[in-house]
Amino acid sequence: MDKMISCFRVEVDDNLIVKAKETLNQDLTELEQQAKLFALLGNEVRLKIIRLFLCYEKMCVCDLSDVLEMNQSPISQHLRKLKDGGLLVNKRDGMTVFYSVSPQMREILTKIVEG
Amino acid sequence: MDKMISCFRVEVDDNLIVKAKETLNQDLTELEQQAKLFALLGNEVRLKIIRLFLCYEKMCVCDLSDVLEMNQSPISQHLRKLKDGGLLVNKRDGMTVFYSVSPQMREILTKIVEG
DNA sequence: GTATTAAATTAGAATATACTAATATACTTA
DNA sequence: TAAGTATATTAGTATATTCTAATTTAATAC
Repeated sequence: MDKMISCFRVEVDDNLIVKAKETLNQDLTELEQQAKLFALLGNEVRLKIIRLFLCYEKMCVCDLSDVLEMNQSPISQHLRKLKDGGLLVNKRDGMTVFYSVSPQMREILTKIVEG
Repeated sequence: MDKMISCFRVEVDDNLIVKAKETLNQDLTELEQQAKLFALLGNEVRLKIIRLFLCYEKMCVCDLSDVLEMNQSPISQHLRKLKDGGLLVNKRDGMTVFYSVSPQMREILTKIVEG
C-alpha cells in the first residue's frame, strides 16, 4: 500500500480525504478501545455472560457453567478476557469466585447491550 | 458437557439457574444477531468505516482506500461483510460504487458507536 | 499432613479471520 | 470493437479464536 491515491477519478475531494483521516486519527486509541469492547461482546458466550450480569448482579463460575451448559474451562477463559478488558471484576469468597460487572462499565454496557 | 450441575455447592439456587436460562433463551436469535453486530464492529477497519459513514454520509471504495491507507481488496471484503450484515447499502454510479449506512441501521449505529 | 472442591491455566486441535496477490466483472471511452 | 478503470471475487497464507483435555492453584475439611 504505497500508492498515494487509489484510483484516477477526477473529482477526488482531497480535502475530504485529509479531513476524514484527521477525524479517524483524532482519537485513535479511543477507537481501538471501542473496537476491543465490541470484539469482546461479539462472541455469543461472552454476550450471554454480560447479559446475565446485567440481570443478576453477580454469579459464580459454577452458576455460569450450569446456565450456559458449558464446561468450566471455557467459561473461565471467557471470564478472564472480560476481566482483562475491564468489563468484569471478581471477588473470591472461600472456594467460590463471584464475578460481576465493573461499576464503571455498567452504564455503558447497559446502554449498548440492552438498548 | 453432559453433567447436570457443575459443582457440589450446597446453596445452588436452582430457581436462579432455570430462570437465567430462560432469560437467555427467550430471545436467542436476537442475541445472536446482536453478537454478530458487535463482531462486525469489533474490527478496527470496519469500525473506522462505520464511523466515517456516520460523518460523511457516503463514500466510494476509492475514498475509503485512500482514507484508510489500505489496498482496495481488503476494503471491498470488509464492505461486503458490512453489507451482508445489513449495516451498509450500496449504489453504483457508473464505475463508482458508493456505500452508505443502511437507513434502518443509522439510529442504532449512532447510538452504539457515538454513544 | 491428605482428600476434596472451585477455579485458573496450559497445550493442542479445529476453525475463523484478515490480509496479499492474482483474476474476474462491470462500466466507460476511444 | 479494444483498452482502461473501479470494484468484486478467489485462492492462499499467517494469525487469532475457541474449544477440549489435562494439569495446577487455592481454599476447605478431615
